Amino acid sequence: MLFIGGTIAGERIGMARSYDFKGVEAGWQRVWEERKAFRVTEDASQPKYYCLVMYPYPSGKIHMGHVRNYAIGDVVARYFRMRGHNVLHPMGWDSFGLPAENAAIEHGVHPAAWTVENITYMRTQLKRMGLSYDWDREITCSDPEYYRWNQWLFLRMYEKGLAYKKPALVNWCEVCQTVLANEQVEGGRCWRDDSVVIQKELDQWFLKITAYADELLTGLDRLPGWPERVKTMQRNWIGKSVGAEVDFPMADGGPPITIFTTRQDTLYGATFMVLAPEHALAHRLARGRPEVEGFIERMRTEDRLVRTAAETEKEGVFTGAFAINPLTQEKIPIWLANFVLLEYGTGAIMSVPSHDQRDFDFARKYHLPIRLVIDPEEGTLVAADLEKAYEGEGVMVNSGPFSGLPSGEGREAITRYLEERRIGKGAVNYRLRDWGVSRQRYWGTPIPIIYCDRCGTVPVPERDLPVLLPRDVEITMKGGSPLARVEHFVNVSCPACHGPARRETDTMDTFVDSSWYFLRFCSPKEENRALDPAKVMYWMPVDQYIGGIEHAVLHLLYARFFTRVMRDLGLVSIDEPFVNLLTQGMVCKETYRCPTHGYRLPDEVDAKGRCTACGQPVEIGRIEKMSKSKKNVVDPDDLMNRYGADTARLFSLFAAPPEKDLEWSDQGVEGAFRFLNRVYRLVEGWAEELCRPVKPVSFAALTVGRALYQKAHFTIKKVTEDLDRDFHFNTAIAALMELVNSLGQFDLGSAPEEREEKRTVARFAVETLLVLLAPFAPHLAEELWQRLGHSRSIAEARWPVHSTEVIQQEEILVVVQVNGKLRSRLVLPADAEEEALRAAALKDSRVQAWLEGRQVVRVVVVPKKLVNIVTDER
RNA sequence: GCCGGGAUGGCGAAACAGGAAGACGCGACAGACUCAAAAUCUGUUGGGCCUUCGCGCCCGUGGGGGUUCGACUCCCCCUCCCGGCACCA
Repeated sequence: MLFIGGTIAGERIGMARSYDFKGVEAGWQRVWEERKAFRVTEDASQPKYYCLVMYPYPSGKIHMGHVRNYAIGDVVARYFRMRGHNVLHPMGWDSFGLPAENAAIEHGVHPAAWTVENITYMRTQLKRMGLSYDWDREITCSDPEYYRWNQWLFLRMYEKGLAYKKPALVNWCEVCQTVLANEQVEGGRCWRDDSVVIQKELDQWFLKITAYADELLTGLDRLPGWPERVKTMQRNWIGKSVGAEVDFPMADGGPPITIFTTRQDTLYGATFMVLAPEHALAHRLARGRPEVEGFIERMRTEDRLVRTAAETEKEGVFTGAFAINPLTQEKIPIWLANFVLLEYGTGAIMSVPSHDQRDFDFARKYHLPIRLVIDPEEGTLVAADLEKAYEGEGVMVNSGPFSGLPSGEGREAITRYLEERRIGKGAVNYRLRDWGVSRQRYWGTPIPIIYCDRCGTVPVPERDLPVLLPRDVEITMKGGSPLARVEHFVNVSCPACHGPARRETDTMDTFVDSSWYFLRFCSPKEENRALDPAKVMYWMPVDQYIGGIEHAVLHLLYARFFTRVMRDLGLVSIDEPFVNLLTQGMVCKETYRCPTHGYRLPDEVDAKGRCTACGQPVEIGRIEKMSKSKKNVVDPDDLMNRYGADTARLFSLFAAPPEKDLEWSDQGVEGAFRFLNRVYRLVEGWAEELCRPVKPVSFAALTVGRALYQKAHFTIKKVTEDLDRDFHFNTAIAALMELVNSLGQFDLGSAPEEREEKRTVARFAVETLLVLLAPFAPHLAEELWQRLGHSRSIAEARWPVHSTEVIQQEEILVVVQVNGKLRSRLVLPADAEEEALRAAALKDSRVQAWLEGRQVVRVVVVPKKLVNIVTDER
């Protein structure tokens, strides 16, 4: 039966006449839920497939990015299930985090209550999308049954020295009132609220990700299933530099200064040294020198962001002290400068102005000597004429016994030389810093540590886990961690001496939760352990992980780190958690902007493109990522109310390949909706006829409907290949549309002698269509499958396999070119020999005309494809 | 600056291993149905040319060169766009 507008007749809003998608979708969702259709357990007899989508933060409602993400994941899961895999497809909630606390401050709701409410609503939204999750595995990070294992893992890491506390300059976000990890600062701004991050000295907990720096880097080479750009971003982030550490003796005989360099080959050109103003030695050298002390003090108070920006002018001060270049034995001055950073390398550098632009700029400014020690491969340079440093490779010159060596070999030779004399050694440096995980916030995992005046830092004993978050807490955005004000939480007795002690009141970064949730999904109900190793062994690694690119160096790096830590703790036996990664593009939409009223909603712009508030023409802005602030969001609830989940899914899969940005188009949604309605009308219209008896008939014996039968087989091939090859959902759906177009052209016929045969072909084609459509639009496929008389779910149907014989064409279109230009087409038997193709092409009258007055020089024949006739004088 | 990814009709996009550029969808135009509209169905739709309207000719995948019988596809150079990193020694 057909409904108007999908709901009640009369409520039409310029919408297509439609099938009752609401009834269909709700009905099948109920059936799937009742049957627990997508529950899985380990089964060694089936190949396993772990399909994971990044679980959401329960912010209140799902957005279109979620719709796209979860639609992609669901197609993958349903496809592999139909291909005979035992598919783990779980869902959970990344439910610790700041927005819950902000809600508490703004609306007076407890973060726990706010979170639970959001989860409840978002769960119904996800269920409305018809996603095939095993809901029995649902996990919630803010649940003590989950976060107790964060604490347990933290303690294991503490035991191994992988979790430690140190005072450090940390990134502080004034808006969030908490510390941020380096990965959470983007261009000096908070990843969450875009406010400027300042530096603060605080005593903080760190996780030693640097211990795995090299492994995290080299592991990337063994991830062919990851996008290149994500691997590049991680490589950049880890920032490995291979070089050497060199000791420069002090001219006054004091302890030497160690520097790090990647250009040992330029050592003979080091004409001065520079220390970071915070360097321990800098303080000593500054003593009694007011201008140096002043410089240090000024650097200390200056904004670090400004100081470390590339555009900031280099400035420095001479300390009055000298060191000795260990190769030339020359006395060289020691300076302090703003551009040398304590955190990188040893906090001290040798300066080679001739071959390092920064040193060059500095030398020019302060009139320090410039000595050339590398000549380019071609030509020579003159130090006095240099206008900028020569940073390239070349041949060593003015370098004593090393002169004449190519710079690459020179680096090795110098390193060997330094090591032999014990004044230096080969060294590697990383840009990656340890992960600061302390957060001065309430809604997170309490760090399970107790401070005792007598015993010092004492880990909470395992039997006392979980350290529960107290419910009775006053949440404000000022005055440090809210937990610090909860006395019954803070004041405890020391587990070691039972004397009075205090709890750690910082909580863990919420990225800790997501660093291992994919492992917990394997045994989500395990009560006595973080994981059940046998189950983890069965399911891990994740075969396909799907999520946004924004986690390229956050979550995806932390998860790789945690997996390795857990491997070294003997909990898992894999190195890499995610074999294949698909980073979906953003969902974007055009924006409207009024000169007076700023961003406008589509409803706030009239048909003539003017602002409804002031009548000025709005500027149609660029296509941008959907966001509330730009007023260009589409609410998934509205979308599903108007068109249903199948249309929402189909559109987000059809409009663009998954890894590219998706540009929102209301007409595109209409198109997807029209297509599904067409399918519905077609199958519904034929259902009665197709349910009548069919007679099995071989393709060879088929007298009618051969083209449709072939088209169905072609479609199987195309859709299967598109899904197997990088999940090209858009072209797979296009192939389904072509099949529907063919079905639409097909006449079931009236002559009784052909009717049965035509019915057989039509039934095959329709069933093929429904089965192939099932991963994309599962509700409609189920509904129509049932109308054709099936009692089992289409989700249990086997994915079809095309027949190469059927696809084999008897006749083939061969293109004929003359000098590479298309001149004729020939229909020839598919098995025509090369010689026959050549002869037929040369004989063709249209080709003949083009050959007039020319000599055939060559004939290129590509069997089953084309003939290209090459002539003289073209 | 370094690294990664891009650029194809009016629009979103196809073209998998070098072999008919533009599948499929949107939009537009025309027709059928209708009193009419909507919906639906059918056709046309890269640009240009024409006393020949054709199975026609020329041009066409950011620009310039090259390899090849043949290039969206491979190579070199350049422009622009998106993303990451960046005083990291």
